[in-house]
Amino acid sequence: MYKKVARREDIIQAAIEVFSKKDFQSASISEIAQRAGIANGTIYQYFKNKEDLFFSIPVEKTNEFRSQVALHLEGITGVFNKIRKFVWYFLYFFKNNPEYGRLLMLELRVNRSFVKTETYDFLKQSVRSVWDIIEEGQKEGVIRTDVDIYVLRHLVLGILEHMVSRWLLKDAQYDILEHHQQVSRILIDALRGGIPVAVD
Amino acid sequence: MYKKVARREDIIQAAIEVFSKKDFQSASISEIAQRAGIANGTIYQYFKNKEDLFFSIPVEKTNEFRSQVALHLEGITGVFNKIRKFVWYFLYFFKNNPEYGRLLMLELRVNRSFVKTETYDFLKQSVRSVWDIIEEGQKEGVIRTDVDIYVLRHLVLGILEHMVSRWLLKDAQYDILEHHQQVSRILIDALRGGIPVAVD
DNA sequence: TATCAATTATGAACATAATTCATTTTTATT
DNA sequence: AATAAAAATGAATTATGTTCATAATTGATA
Repeated sequence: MYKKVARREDIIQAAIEVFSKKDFQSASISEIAQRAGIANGTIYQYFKNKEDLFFSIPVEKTNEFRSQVALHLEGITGVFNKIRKFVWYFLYFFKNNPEYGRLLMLELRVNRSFVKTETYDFLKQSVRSVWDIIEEGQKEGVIRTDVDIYVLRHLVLGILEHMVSRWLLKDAQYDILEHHQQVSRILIDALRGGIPVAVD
Repeated sequence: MYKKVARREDIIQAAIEVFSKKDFQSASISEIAQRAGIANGTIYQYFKNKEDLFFSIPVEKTNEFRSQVALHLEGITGVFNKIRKFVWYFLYFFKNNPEYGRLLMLELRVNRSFVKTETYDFLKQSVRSVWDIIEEGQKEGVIRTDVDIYVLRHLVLGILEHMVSRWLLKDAQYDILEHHQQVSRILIDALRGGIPVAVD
């Protein structure tokens, strides 16, 4: 290896700055190159094309989200406590990473090419914890089994992603964490269904 | 008025056909013009630019959705029966209009410019019925009031939009209507909260 | 330190596609 | 048939992603 490949990071950093202000279409390669202090062509030494560069941006943050979710759930006992923590951390994370949120929620998550990438697989893994928690609850008998687990996952991720998306489209004007307890409350009621609260 | 303005409809029709196969970026004005049997420049007599044309596509369908939701809810008594019907019709509509779904769910709904258009206002109005139903339920005392109504709306629209989006990204391979009863069930449990079922 | 080859960077040239606008064609009215 | 308003045209312009032949840089070697 000759020169350090820190150059690749420079380009991604410049791309983050440009893409967080403009969307995929209006962000230009020239602007990214200029901000990175390199020539246009150099970008194509490191990335196949504009989309490849675009898709490379969220890799790091996605890994951060994934490991942090696991860390925050560590040591917590009780399925519903885990749900509460997941809800809180999900909203907390996007509150603190709105640029990543914009990229992920408003562009990548609905992009047919992106959902085929490895990064998206990583994302699914992190969100897999929701599945695990629900399964655990069903085994313990505290989460309903009369509803398909896919539907329950749609419920949890649906409200969270919807909240974050709408919040971002309203320019993150209000505090998205404000109602996290209410969100947990209704989700738990939905997941529990008719099962009464255990009194041990 | 000289010539009929049905020409505008021709362009929109051609645009629908092209945009349902390709996304905003890869659909070209030339292809739309060709399919409409006109010259490129003519499109700009009717639309400000490519985005304006793109945003004009969903107007008709959005109005159809709006009026049909109202029609389907007509005459139904009981807040939870209305919820069930809304859930069913929402999924039913997108099952039968996947191209519109792709446009709306995967492109427009997350587009910052689109959410400022009049068409989006129309859409919000149709979805406003969710708000009305919840409010009605709260007044009747069958829907919880310990949770912000915005959060309850996020819950309902969140799961529905999430289901439709993921279904479309999976190329509409399975039957999205299959679980509509389960969806209604968990939503009702969530909306009711601790309030017991009325026995009248 | 000079040389050299592998690596990396360059930016003008190219390709594609949106948009403009001076001109032409069509339409309705007299 | 003459006329003017309206509509359509498509070549020219503009904008931008991508390529590639050439130049510059780097680190090993003598």
